[in-house]
Amino acid sequence: MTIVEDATAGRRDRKKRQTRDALVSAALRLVAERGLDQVTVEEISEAADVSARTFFNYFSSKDEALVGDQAGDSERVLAVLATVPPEVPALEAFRLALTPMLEEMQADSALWLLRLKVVAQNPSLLPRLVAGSVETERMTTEALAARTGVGPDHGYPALVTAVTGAAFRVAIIRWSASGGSLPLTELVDEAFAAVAAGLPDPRSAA
Amino acid sequence: MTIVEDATAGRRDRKKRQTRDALVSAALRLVAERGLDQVTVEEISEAADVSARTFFNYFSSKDEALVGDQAGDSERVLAVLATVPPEVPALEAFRLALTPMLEEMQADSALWLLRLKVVAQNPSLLPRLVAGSVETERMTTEALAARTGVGPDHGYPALVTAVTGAAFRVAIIRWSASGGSLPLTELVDEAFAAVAAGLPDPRSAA
DNA sequence: ATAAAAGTTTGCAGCACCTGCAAGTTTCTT
DNA sequence: AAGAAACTTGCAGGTGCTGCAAACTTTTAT
Repeated sequence: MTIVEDATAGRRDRKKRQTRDALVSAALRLVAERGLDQVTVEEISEAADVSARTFFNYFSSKDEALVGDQAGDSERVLAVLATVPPEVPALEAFRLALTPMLEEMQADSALWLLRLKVVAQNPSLLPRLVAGSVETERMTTEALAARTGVGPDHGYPALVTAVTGAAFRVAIIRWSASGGSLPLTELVDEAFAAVAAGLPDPRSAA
Repeated sequence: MTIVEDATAGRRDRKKRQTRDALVSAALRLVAERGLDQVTVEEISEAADVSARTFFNYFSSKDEALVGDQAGDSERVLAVLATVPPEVPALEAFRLALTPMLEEMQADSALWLLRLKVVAQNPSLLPRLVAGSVETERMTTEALAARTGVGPDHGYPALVTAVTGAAFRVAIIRWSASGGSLPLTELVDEAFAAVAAGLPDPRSAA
């Protein structure tokens, strides 16, 4: 996936990206076919035509190749968050900060839908997927604390980030369940709106 | 921990509980001292005076001995949830359903605070801790869907359980950070109240 | 162009995690 | 007391993952 062949940088970096993509792709395909523990790292490496040792030069575990590290997301989210004026309510600021990431996911929807399908079929991966964003949560919590100017023992910033993450995850799972037919941003907006309204009983205003 | 020696059942079950407690206790103590990957299953078993093979008769992984399985919690939560009349708003119903579990945690606070400290010091355990409640979330989502009578493609039940879980987790982390000095139920109530109010900016009403 | 430098891949040795199986030991039942 | 049932243990073996050193490839400098 993402075989866009961006001609940036030299041959070395291009090859690295190719190898990485080949490993991710092979891992997802094989696990989708056979299930998580019916696939060995050896087989994945074989399918990507590299040695098993090389696999571990790219990923620290089999799971990581499947769920991705998405470490770079933190910075982008924080960067956008910094541009949102402080008068904007925290929830809305968060929704804006997540938008670029959502758009990228939708652009890579084939990869992401396969990834989410694999996670759905192998529940032990779900915590790993969540874990990937734990560092992002930590950093956004700090940023929010600074933004709102509350004390460090106040629970508000952590609560907002945790709840935001939860709403985000639910939207993504619904997106996956719909096979990508519903626009992701819409699902996220809906979830955020429900949270902002205090999660009222849907029977009151269906 | 929990060395209450309840004289229920026969000697066999008593010994099983003792062995299990000894393993959990040894695991938490050693990992708190040295760190997760500086402790082997062999050493934990040694400290509990059983063979390494026996360790795996009790826990399917090293992590499980540390975070606990808390599989039994699901049923209790669901049972309480079933007794709450349907007119009660979902968030409030959830708060009530979680109360027994909270009280038990506070009763076992020494164990839980150590466990949470170990998790905080070894972030790779966090996913495992979350994994324990993923099944509970799935089941409560179903129960909530039945309770509120919304369609299966509606996001509301999943959103409420996910957000509830997030609020719960934040409260627990604050509890742990306070060293158990703040009452857990109070922290949970505060978090739930904030969610029910739609997470308003705390500057508006500090 | 050539050589040195820097980065990447690979095999190998090795430890730790985890599982199935069969034999031995303890507890329960009658 | 004897047999059934449950628990513990050792052993063999596969897989995950890491460190190290040797080969190889790409980049940089001369």
